[in-house]
Amino acid sequence: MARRKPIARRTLHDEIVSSLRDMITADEFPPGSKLPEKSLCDYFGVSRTPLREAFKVLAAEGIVELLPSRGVRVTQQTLEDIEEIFEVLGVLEALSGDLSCLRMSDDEIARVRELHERMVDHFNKGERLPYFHLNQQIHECIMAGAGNRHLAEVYTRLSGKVRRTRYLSSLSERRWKQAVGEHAAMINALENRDGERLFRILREHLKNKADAARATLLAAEAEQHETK
Amino acid sequence: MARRKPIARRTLHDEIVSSLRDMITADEFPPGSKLPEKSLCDYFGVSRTPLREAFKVLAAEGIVELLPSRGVRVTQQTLEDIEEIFEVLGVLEALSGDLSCLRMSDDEIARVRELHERMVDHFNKGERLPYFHLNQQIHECIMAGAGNRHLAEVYTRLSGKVRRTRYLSSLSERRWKQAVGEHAAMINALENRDGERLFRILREHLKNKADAARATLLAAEAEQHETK
DNA sequence: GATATGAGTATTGTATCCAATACCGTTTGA
DNA sequence: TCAAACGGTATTGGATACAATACTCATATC
Repeated sequence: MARRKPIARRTLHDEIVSSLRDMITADEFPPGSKLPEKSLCDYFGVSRTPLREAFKVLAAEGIVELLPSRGVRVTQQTLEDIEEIFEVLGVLEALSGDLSCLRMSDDEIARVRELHERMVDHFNKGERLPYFHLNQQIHECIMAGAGNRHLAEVYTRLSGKVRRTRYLSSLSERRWKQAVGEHAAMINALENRDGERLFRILREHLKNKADAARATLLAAEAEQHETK
Repeated sequence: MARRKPIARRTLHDEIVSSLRDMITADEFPPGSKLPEKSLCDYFGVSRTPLREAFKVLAAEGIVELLPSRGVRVTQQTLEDIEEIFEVLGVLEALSGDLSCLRMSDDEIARVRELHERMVDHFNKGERLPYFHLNQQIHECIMAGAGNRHLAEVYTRLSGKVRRTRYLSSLSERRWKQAVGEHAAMINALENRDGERLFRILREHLKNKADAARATLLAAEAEQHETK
């Protein structure tokens, strides 16, 4: 009898890693805050061992930092970090587009087109949140269509670090309109399987996203200073 | 008094992570082999706790995989993995070139030129190992010159996964000559600060490296079949 | 003879324990 | 009044102990 390969059972620290990751991106632990071992042990109902192993994993992912003998805290992304990460995300998404032009089936491309149409619909109605989610979905589709797991993994890890910023940053009307235009061009290039063009469009697209994110962050910082 | 920021003391599991990483890339534990907890505890003279934490970190980096209740083994890269990784490395190096054209000082560029000259020298004399190392150094210089820590980190992690393959694969005379030509073009683009061109050259360069690696791997596989 | 079964052993996952370090409030001396 | 020193407490790093799971090899059954 053929044996199933993925025995993949989950261990405690695995569960904890996922939970903590979610809690951190959900802002339950804001950047810079400490993660107290004891209370988290109580919260999860486990001993310190698996929890500490989870910390090591999250630290390796760059989500938290370990201060020897002084605990664990959520990493604080500086403006420079955000800019750097977006630079890298740019080429990663660009690559995903390039590869998708080679590897996606016509059906898959049609599906992306469909998502796009729905997204434009939301844009016309001025519905920001549904727009945002469809936008995400489109990029995920293209990333998946590239058929490169290592690319997808690296992308997920990096984009996780700026997810919070992305949620916070809302577009200006002008930028929003521009973004929709870029998306139209993307779909076009994809349907023509023009990888080189899609590559350029996506890189540019991400550069613009980075600008938007930077603007939001600067505004938020300014506000903070004012409050103080 | 101003306090120093980087308190960065090293913990046991940190040391172990570095050691294990080196041991694995040095092929002391070939891909697919198991990492026995007990003997490694004896070897390092530590208890299981820090060793297991180190395992979790290495697993997060993708260097080993954890089989629940069945131990830890060095991840086996398939041919597909290698190809995927090289695809990603291609755009990462390309980006580093692009950014270096913007951000490197003239002095730094001159230093790269110098390394290049020495490398060509070794090529002319047919000295493969020194050539190999200078080659590495040049790419590292450009990666550093990009001034993007997140890029550098992602790159290091991914390239670590194919380091072994790179070591194993030795170039054909023809490919070697071609590589030197590509390197000359790279230096040229860098000195002219033509980021766009350097981007394309580096991506192409990595594509060719991937081809070379693939050829070696296929040859090695064929040989293995023969022996069997 | 080959496959299945099960006891014994080894190895792993988690919990607990001890030691070392950092944190905090108080006291004491200038 | 302020700052440095001190002692107690909390928290962390590492070692050990216990429990659960998987592996091994011998025996039994067909």
